[in-house]
Amino acid sequence: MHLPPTVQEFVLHFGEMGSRWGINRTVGQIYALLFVSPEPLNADEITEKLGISRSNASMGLKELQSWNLVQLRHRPGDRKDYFSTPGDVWAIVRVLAEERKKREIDPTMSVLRELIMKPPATPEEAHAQKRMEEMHELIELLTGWYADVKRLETDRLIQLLSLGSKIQKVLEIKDRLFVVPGSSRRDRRAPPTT
Amino acid sequence: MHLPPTVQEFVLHFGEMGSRWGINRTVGQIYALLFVSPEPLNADEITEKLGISRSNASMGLKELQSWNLVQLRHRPGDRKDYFSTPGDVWAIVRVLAEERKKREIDPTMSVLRELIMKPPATPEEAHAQKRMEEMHELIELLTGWYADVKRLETDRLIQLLSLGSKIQKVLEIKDRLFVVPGSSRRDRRAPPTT
DNA sequence: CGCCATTTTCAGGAGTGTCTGAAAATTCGG
DNA sequence: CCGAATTTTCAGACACTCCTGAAAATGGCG
Repeated sequence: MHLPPTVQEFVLHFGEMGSRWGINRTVGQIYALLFVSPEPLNADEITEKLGISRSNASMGLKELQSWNLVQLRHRPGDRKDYFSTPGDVWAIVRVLAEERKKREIDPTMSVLRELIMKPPATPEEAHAQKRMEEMHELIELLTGWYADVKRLETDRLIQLLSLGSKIQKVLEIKDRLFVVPGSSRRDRRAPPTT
Repeated sequence: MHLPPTVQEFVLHFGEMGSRWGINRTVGQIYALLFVSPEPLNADEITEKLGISRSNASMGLKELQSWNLVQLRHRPGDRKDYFSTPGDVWAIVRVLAEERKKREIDPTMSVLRELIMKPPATPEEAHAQKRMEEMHELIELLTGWYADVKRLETDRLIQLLSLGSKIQKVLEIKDRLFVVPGSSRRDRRAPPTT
């Protein structure tokens, strides 16, 4: 592995981290390398820099493409494929979130929906289904929020995130403005549309 | 595996999903089983219901305990350990988020901080460090937001999530109410198009 | 203290996933 | 369409993780 020390450590760390997710080490390393690279790299360069086999690089890149985490580039007069990560880090976050949702959340939701429908055969099963329903509802709330938020422009998104705990204050203000006098219970659903 | 069909499918699905994370199949199954169980279960019951070895169950439970995902219970006059998941699904989300952060984010942040400090030896390395800094900053924004939000009571949290993108509107209202003309960076952004 | 119930540890076999080199497939310029 | 450059596929070697049964440790209770 022939890399500047900083880059090397970064790459190795991502290799490690990768394997804590479902991603394998090589894929993590390739991604990290591309992320810090000033120029797009081709498969041979990756092979050489990471000290892995050509075929391993090829498979890793295929995997990254299936995750939409790398972009394929071409240089004029060069037949090689060059790869790079999106320059905008926020774009990366969006891609990652979307892909993980697609692979981890969506299938689970579909299983849950299906199982909740079935008529329970025993009280025990009925209880199990109730718990699944709770889980379903919770995930739906989270993904609903995500679906809304992901549509925000990056600027607004950053603004929202920076707000952090001040969100409390904002919500309180909103309550004071919109709460129907006399109703002690807070309305959890949408606020009155302006 | 002797389980009602609904429960069985749920358990199997979580086993699958588990292995897409870093978690192994058995751990996922045990967790799923406890989640839908009306009563806490002991290791022998788990062994029997999932058709796995006693020792495997023990290891899985140890793993889940290290994730703070199961609670240890005791029955009067029974020396066995009984296990259950937190009854409140939101508590589970909180635990999961916290643990994943501790295991996946925090170490990365510490590596990033360290690497960013080092003086670059080449322009290439300097560029790499700049990218690491971008990543660091982004993660800091996200974790900062998380740190704030996790302190909200569940009710408030749900309220916030339900709000979804309507948060936009609330922010606009806040702007209108509190902006000191000329002093805010934010009001450069497009005013509400409503 | 000794016994029994229970949990934990651990070595090794089984099973999966990863990585490689060689060979096949693809692509494109000439 | 030929041939060189490049990418992809794939069988098998290797490594790693998971799972089990057996044995050891733990922890109360008489």
